[in-house]
Amino acid sequence: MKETENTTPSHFIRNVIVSDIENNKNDGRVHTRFPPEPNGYLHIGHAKAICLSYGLAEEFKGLYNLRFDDTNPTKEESIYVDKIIEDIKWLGFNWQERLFFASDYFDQLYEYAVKLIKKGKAFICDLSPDEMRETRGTLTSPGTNSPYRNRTIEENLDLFEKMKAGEYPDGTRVLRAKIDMSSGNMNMRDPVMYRILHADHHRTGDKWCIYPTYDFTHGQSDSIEGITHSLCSIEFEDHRPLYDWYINELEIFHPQQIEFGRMSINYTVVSKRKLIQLVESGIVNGWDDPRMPTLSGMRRRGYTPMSIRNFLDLTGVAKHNSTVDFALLEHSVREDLNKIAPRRMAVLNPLKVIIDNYPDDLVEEMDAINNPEDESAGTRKVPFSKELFIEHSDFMEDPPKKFFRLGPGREVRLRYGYFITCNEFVKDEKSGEITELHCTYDPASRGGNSPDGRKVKATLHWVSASHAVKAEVRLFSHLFMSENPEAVEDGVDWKTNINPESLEVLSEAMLEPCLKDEKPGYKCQFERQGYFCLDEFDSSPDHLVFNRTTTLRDTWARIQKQAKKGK
RNA sequence: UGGGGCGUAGCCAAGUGGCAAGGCACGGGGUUUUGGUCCCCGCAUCCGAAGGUUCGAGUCCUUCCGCCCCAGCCA
Repeated sequence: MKETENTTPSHFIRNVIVSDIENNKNDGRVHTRFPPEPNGYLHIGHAKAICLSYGLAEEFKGLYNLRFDDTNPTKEESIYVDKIIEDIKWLGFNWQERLFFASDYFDQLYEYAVKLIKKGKAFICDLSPDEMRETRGTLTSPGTNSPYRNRTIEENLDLFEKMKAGEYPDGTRVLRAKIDMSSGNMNMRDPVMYRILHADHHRTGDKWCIYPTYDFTHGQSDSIEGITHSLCSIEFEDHRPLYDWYINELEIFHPQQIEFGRMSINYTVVSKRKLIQLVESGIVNGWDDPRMPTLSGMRRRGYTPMSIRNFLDLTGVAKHNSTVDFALLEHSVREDLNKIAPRRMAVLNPLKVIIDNYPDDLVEEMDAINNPEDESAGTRKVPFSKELFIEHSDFMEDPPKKFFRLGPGREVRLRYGYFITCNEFVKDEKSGEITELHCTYDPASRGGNSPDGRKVKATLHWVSASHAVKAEVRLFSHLFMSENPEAVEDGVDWKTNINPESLEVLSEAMLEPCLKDEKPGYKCQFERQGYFCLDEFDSSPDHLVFNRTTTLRDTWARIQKQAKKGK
């Protein structure tokens, strides 16, 4: 924590706040907000915005609000409100009683609109959407004034009233601000403030049939709430002049908007539009699929709030959009989980081992350390017996030099168990697969120590066959095969980059027995393999389902990779 | 040919005229009953490019190049 503060001293937004406080702007108040639209789940990009706005408020002893910007009833649902609240709470933030909805301000916003009409700064326009587009001009040429631009204030007031009363069908009229059709900033070309939408709203029901646009809502909502620093992403930078225009014409409190660059991560997509497509096409199993970069998905996969917040600290804040390496995210979870996750032994792909010289009916309880990084985690007993399972990948019939594990005639240590030597192996003639190992153990090496000081090059994890608990284990890898899935040639669907092997299900995993009573959400390290988490939804006492959060750093895998490249 | 923004290592990112922090990744070594953790070492003569100002420029000026956003009655 301290380290990250040292290495990332500050950023331009914090600097602005510090100087505002020094200058006693807003009486030194700091009040931020996070303004999601309830039309989807929160993802890691939103988490950045949340941690920034809320984190800064906490840092400067200020306040923060949660406000849903729910101005489009055709796209928003209350289920998303619930999920968003759940996810932000999980991240560790508490906005106390300051939960708001832009829809709470619909009456006020209507009055603001009337005020602008009365000032001659807004008018009712009867142009169709197509006509409006045609008269808006292009990026390089100015637009032309609407023929309705010079209606009288009285007529505008009357028409707006009738729009509100439901006298016109959808799309027939809008209320527009009267600004400048020749502005280089497209947002200033007489933007729409209100549109007719005969749709039920998730909170206001059928009270309204006209709804304010986001641009006519957002800035004023911040103003109403007394927000001092309105942080938002960079694409809204050229909306700021519009927000300022509304605020100034309305003569209301002026929050300061500051924009920051959006963050994405390689090998995934972080755009609500694309995440929705993944969900609706069935490519993933819902918004909370552990492969999704949503907070719900990451929680289900086993990420901790701490790991996400540290990750966001490490990535920093800047004005340009960035694509952060997935490896940094993995580093952040490992860093957290290494400290807090208990160690357990689990064999993912079991290979039967029979200790020929071990007594048939003997079961020994071996002492195992729960977490070498945390002495207070204590120890536990693990049963050892004649028949065990080890990892299939821990044996090779004809091992290369750098392979330290079991092979014919080799000796290794079973963690907290004994030294064993492999004498023979059984092979399925047809498949060529190794099915069983016969070994002998050294009774003097109990617990894994060698009394004569002899060394072995490897320590393997194992579980006693008759005591093991069977489980399903889900291994996840990148959802996409390419670093930047969105970068596709024209006409090519970005979804062609999907990694068909992003989910691997192992149904025969064998776990050490103490794991059978753990609750959903339980996290631990399977020694030598990675960090795992009991699935929130699919796991039950008689059918355990573990999700792999991430692997351990794997030097052996790297050596193999290098060897392959060398060839 | 409009407006706005941004370019420091493979990825993030400090730096605010005094001689290129840090993290991740990568490579090498040590410790180790996890090929984990931990610990050491290495990794930009150079800051998108070219000119200029200055004793001195990533920081200031000029020009150029590249990338992102904007033509929803979406947010």
